[in-house]
Amino acid sequence: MEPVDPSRRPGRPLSFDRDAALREAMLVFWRHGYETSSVADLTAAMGITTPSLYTAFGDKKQLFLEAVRLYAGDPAAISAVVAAAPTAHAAAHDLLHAAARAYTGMTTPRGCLLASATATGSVASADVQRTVADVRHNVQGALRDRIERDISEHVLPRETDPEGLSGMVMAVMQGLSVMARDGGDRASLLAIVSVALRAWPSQPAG
Amino acid sequence: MEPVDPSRRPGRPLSFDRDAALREAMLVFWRHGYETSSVADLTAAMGITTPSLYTAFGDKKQLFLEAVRLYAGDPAAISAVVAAAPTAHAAAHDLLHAAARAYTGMTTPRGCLLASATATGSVASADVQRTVADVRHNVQGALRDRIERDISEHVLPRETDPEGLSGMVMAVMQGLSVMARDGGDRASLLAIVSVALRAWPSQPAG
DNA sequence: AGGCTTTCATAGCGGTTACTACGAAACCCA
DNA sequence: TGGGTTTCGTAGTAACCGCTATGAAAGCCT
Repeated sequence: MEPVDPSRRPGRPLSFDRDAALREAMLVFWRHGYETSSVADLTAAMGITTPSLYTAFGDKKQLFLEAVRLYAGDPAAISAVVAAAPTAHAAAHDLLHAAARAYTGMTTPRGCLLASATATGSVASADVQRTVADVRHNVQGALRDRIERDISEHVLPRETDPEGLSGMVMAVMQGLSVMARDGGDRASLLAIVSVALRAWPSQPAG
Repeated sequence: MEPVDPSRRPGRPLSFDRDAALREAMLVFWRHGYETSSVADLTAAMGITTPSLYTAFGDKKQLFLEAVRLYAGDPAAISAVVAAAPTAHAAAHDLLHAAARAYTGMTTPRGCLLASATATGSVASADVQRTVADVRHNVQGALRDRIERDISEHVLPRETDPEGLSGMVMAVMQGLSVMARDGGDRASLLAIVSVALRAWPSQPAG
């Protein structure tokens, strides 16, 4: 079976950089949210016309889902990074620090695309909200698994609550997005992370 | 000066219960957000026609701001409750428990109206977002002041970071709203609160 | 009763929404 | 060079957006 070269398929080729356009669309969704970003906003930022958007990406919903994948990366990769961390504490530390930095980037909008884009929800976008929620559940699941491993390996005390502890980290992550949107700078977000990590159970004696 | 009885002013009286209609509008905003709630959605839930909404509430933005006041209550009252708490820890505990309960009520939408309604933001609603952010800043300011008082009264250690600690509580509060929207039940939210409060500095010896 | 004021229901305003029909243009292949 | 396939720009679709003009109706006043 010859692999098909997608750059050599019949018909008139795309006249724009699809990846670059997708990245611009991601930034629009990041800044304005899903339902509050109009197709006109998107095409203006992407530098293309409306029919070009629809032929290249399907429709607004599929474009958003592609933007989410570009933003969040491969779900399996996230889980792998968390699982490979030396300790659950290190994983939580890295997750929160990365969030604090990502939410206060100089060249990107404030806050988290996932949190900003779908906090508001009409019934028509329920499936979009579920997709975004799945990304969060995936991260929390990986962290919870890592915590449970630390418990079984006696790195964390036996009475540690994996669900509550991983949930607290996720809650702080989501909260950081709101703080960043409200104008919080990177230093204040990192201070919050520092305080939150003090809730981590100390390893048992022995 | 005779106080004017507002129920006895000239002209045809309102044919509906203004407070009840406002409460229904609040629930719509709570569930669907500010920009994603249409005037048609609102009038349907309020049981009134479009002109009645505009004569009674001004426009959609003013209606939302009234709904925010109904939801959040008097800003000064919140500050007073936090200030009157026996300790800053008690204030944080009460705030987080109240949030966990409010976000998972059986007769109200999931999550926090303030967090849900304005997380997404077009440029046209920037002032609405600022108003909502002010409510959050008010709560955090009250909590930060209470923490500083505990420090000066040697209830909290001298090295406590009031900004970071109050910010962590606020971040968890906002995060709880996202967790509730994603389907988290009251018990799991309270477990997160319990874990987060373990980050509270222990009182210094003596 | 008559005048004044305000809200009522009907209907519709201009503008924006996501999305698409249409014909021309640009590529590959034979 | 001509056929097949796909994207291009232009233009426009029906539906919805927040909001309002209009005249009738309902209240208080003298």
